[in-house]
Amino acid sequence: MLGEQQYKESPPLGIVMVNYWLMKSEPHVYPFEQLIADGSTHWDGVRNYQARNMMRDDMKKDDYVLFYHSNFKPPHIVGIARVCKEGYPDHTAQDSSSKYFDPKATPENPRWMMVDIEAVVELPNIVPLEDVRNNPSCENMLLVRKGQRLSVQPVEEVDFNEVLRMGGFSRSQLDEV
DNA sequence: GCCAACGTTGGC
DNA sequence: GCCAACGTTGGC
Repeated sequence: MLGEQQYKESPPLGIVMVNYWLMKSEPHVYPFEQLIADGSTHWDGVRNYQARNMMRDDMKKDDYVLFYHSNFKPPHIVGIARVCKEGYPDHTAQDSSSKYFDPKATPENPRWMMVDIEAVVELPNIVPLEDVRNNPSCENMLLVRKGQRLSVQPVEEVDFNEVLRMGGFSRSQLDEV
């Protein structure tokens, strides 16, 4: 099961559980700059069941998100976002004028879900996919696994911190944002 | 623009 | 429940 990074039992008292994710967006559709301008946005249009399940079940408020620009040269991680609203129905599935319309979605069974995310910080330097791929400590990231296409994917904390470091930022700086 | 690697659909 | 055909993702 993807996203298996939570404690199996209750976390120790005083520890706030935060999970880490990576979300892909095509910059010509919705760039990170736009998220900064908007402050927050709903992540509509995901039409993949694995990704939906993670948004519905696993993504929690205050989880951190690596914001990834796909279909761009070079593909890269550009900034950090944070979940600010947990899973709820993606209304675009029931909007016949939307390109994300799904005739099988109904109010009783909305079928597709989304979360809201807010911009946290733009990395001082983008982190190209190739750099992640060439970093041996990142070899377990789903992002660099062959055939992996999920637009929402879980990230281990060590990998999240390493990507921040590669981007000229640090985890301790992030905690102060 | 190509195409590998998936995921989904629908006939049987 | 199988699987061929088709559609999509996304790096290259």
